[in-house]
Amino acid sequence: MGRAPCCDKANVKKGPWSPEEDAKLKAYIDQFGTGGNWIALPQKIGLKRCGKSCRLRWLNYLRPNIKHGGFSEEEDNIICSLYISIGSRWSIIAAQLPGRTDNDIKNYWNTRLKKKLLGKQQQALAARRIPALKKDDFDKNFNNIIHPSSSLNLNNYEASYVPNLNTSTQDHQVRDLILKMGGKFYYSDHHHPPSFQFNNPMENQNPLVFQSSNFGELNMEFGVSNDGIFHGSVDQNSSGGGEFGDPIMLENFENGLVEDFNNYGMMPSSSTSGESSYSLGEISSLGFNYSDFEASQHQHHHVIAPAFAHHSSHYSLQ
DNA sequence: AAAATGTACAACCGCAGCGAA
DNA sequence: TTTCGCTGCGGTTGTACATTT
Repeated sequence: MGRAPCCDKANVKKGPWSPEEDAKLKAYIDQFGTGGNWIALPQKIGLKRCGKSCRLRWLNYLRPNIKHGGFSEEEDNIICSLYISIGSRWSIIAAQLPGRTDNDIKNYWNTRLKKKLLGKQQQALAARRIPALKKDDFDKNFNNIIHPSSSLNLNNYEASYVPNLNTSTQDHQVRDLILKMGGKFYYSDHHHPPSFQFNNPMENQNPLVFQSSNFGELNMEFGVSNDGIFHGSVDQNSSGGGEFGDPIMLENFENGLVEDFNNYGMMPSSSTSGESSYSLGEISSLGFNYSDFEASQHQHHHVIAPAFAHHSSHYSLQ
């Protein structure tokens, strides 16, 4: 026996909403709220609609302070950075963009932003005389971030300098991805800082750093700079402290840490081998107030932190 | 001018997770 | 502890409109 339908499909209208339906739904919710029950709501107000349809219409269109279209360059960069780091978790990405809905961002990414980024990458590749990526390859590159178990064939995309990473498979895969995207690594340290600057979606001028860690081993950082190009770096000295599962504390990022901690971040927990999990929470001056939001992603270690270890050595993509 | 193809975006569907019973 | 129903999420589809052939 299958699952019972959420509403009487035969008696329910589908397709675009009319202005009258919108007005009915909005007037009711403005006055009485949703009552915590979307399924019962359409009957209460005499709408021949499924409760889920009402919910969607409200959240994506009728709800106050919704922005539609006209994504700014800054919003583009936030979406790109977050997509590269956490993949298609549209609701989490939307939470970083006030007034934007997950549906809007998802549509925007699929129809426009992905192509825009692809265009920039192709330009970067052409400038370096590296064979252009096919669209499928581009999609696979993103998928490899999300599914690090899949493999990359790098034979045609070797850059002039390839750092030898003595660390996890994940780091190798990220390195390989950067190469395939047309990236080129170079060495820098705090006397010779990278010439590019990451574009931090959270705080101007402070790079959003995705660290693939074990702390105490080699860290890898990557993001989208303010020219829209994907960058990566390798932190040889691993100046960050702490252990897996630790709250993100001031002292963990004392070098180059921004003052304002009112950001969101993710912290991997569990052991350095085998299964790991994420915590998502608010970074504050008291530490990292986290709550588990996802468990058991095998060997997929990212930390998003509003910090950049200026004192460490870097192999950075340019 | 009309058909074919592409684009943008609203809306739908199935599923997982969660809480209440 | 199990079951059930609701919610939220993300992949996908449907469709109106735009552009190209």
